[in-house]
Amino acid sequence: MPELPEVETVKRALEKSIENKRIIDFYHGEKDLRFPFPKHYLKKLKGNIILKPFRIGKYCILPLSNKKNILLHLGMSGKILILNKKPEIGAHDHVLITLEGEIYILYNDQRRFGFIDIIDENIFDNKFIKKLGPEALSNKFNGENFYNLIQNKDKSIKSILLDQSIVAGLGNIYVNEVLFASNISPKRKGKNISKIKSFQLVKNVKKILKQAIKQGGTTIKDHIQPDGNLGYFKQNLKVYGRTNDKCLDCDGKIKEIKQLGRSSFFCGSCQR
DNA sequence: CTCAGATCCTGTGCGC
DNA sequence: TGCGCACAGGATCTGA
Repeated sequence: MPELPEVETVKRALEKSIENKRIIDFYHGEKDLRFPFPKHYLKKLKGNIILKPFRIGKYCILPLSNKKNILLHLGMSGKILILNKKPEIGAHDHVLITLEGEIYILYNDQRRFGFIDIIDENIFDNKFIKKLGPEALSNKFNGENFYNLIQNKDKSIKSILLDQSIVAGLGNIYVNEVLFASNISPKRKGKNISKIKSFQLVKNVKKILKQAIKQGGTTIKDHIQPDGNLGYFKQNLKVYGRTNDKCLDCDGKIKEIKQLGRSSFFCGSCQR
């Protein structure tokens, strides 16, 4: 499900309702998520206060008063719900954190590609965080650096943009949208993208991600904001999921192809 | 090293 | 209506 705008939406919701709240209970279900949860931490979590949540790429981090961090990744189908009443645990509800003041954070993940972990070390030394490239919305991700980086890449720009070690935060929806906005074919190889195009591309990444954050992300199917609302960027999608529909910029049709086993949507005449 | 493909898991929706 | 296959906002591992 979730790319940067969806995780940012989750982070903002958590910030608003759980910052500085004490953990009363931490439940983890029997089934493992992407990794087994370190169960020995369960007792140590109680009594801690959750400090200010933050986001790195598609990861959300909840720092605790005991210097540990809760690291959260939503995978494909993970959802966070913030509730004011203790929920019944359903089939795909894997984690429930009870906070003081009748606040419940529920983690639901049908496919279990996501995970929740407890990080002892400095978060930036963590193996997942360490391998991430620059934040898509930070100044470290800029036209100059990006252009230099992709000059020797013999693979498609689609797969480059999906690679979190090159730029952190993009996923399949926004890569498709960004490439359309930049008039670049998803098949074009990195080394065949001009400097001017590289700069445009970076600019569009930031623009589209920011717009999507404003709208609470994109709900295709699974994504839901922690307050239960949908994400409304879907109405702005110009190519994703629009196979055979008319291109919004010309008379062409939107094509769908597979790259790395994932769907790419593009206009063959606008995007080269 | 670099790249494409298979893989993890579950539910849904489509074509036959 | 029923069955099987393809597909889904991700990331990692394998092997060429």
